[in-house]
Amino acid sequence: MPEMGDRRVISIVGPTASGKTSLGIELAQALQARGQKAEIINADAYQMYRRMDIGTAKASAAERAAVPHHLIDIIEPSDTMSAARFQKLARECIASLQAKGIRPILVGGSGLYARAATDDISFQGTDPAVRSRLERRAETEGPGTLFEELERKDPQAAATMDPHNVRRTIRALEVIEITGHPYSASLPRYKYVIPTVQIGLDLDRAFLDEHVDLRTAQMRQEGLVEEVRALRGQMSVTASRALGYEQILEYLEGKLSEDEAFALIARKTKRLARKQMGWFGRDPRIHWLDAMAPDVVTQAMDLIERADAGELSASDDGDVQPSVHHLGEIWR
RNA sequence: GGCUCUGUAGCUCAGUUGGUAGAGCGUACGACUGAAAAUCGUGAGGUCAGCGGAUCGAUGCCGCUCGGAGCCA
Repeated sequence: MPEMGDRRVISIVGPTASGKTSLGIELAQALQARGQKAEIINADAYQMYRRMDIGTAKASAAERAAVPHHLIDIIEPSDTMSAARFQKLARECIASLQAKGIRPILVGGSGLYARAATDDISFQGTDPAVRSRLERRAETEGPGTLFEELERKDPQAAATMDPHNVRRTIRALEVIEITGHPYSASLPRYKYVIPTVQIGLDLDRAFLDEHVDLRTAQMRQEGLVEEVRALRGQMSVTASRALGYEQILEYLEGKLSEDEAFALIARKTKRLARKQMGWFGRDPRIHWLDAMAPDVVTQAMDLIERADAGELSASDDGDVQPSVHHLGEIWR
């Protein structure tokens, strides 16, 4: 039996609708059966909002009763979450579970959040006043001027971003103004600061699209429209941009028909899934499993054992360079 | 049956006073360290419904055929 220190944090990643939630629960139960305590930490940006249940596909009450879930329902829809804020919460949560001898299982499809929890990433500060001033300037002067300013102040950062990407330009100028230092957009590195084993769920796209269609229909049936109607007017910019919520809000404002809104949700969810595959596919440390395999849980348990035994350290630890990883090659 | 309109990228549509075509969306690929389910970039894709005619040259003009829409009988 490995010591607690050898037990890596488990992080389940992959596209939406690939079955991350249930794999997390099944793993917790499988570990439990071996006498190891394990609990879930949510790493999904939108499941942290209370009362946004249906559209974010949160674990059911029964599932949450079976295995304790953390960082779900922790903020109001009027509040905003951010990668930096999540990083702090997640690390506190990981530390407190580990102190109690409980193994954390991170589950979530927000790539930046998953990395913020376990990787060597530190976010620089923010200042709402500085940011809103920059946002106003972007509107009055146009994004071009801001980008030119960035080129003057930090040519290196400017070189790595697109002049049309107003949001990132603003963020870079914000950091420069607050810290007085250049916004050195450092090359992406993959380095754990908390020993972790990442398990990715991959799914054939045809199946994935099918799952998304089914799940979208299910959300409609479960009353997503009513859920959004009840939250209308109290959602922050961040919350109201959530996939599913934004479209239903448009329907409630009369900009779309209900059918159009749900069709749009399904389409955008499929696109999101592809984007997630791209984001995760680049991380060479992720161990991919076929989400449809009947024995995924066994395969995942096997990976966890090997990781704990140090067999995967060569590829997972150290300063791993990003690489293009073609998911299709896994299945051949 | 007659008249009018119409057939251009997977979808919705621009366009060319005749010199082989564009947009939005979708799709594929990619970037991305305080909104990340966000923000942004690049590419692929069209014998311009079919056939024939006049023209140096047609997606554009003329004729016929086929497929839509509407109006009148």
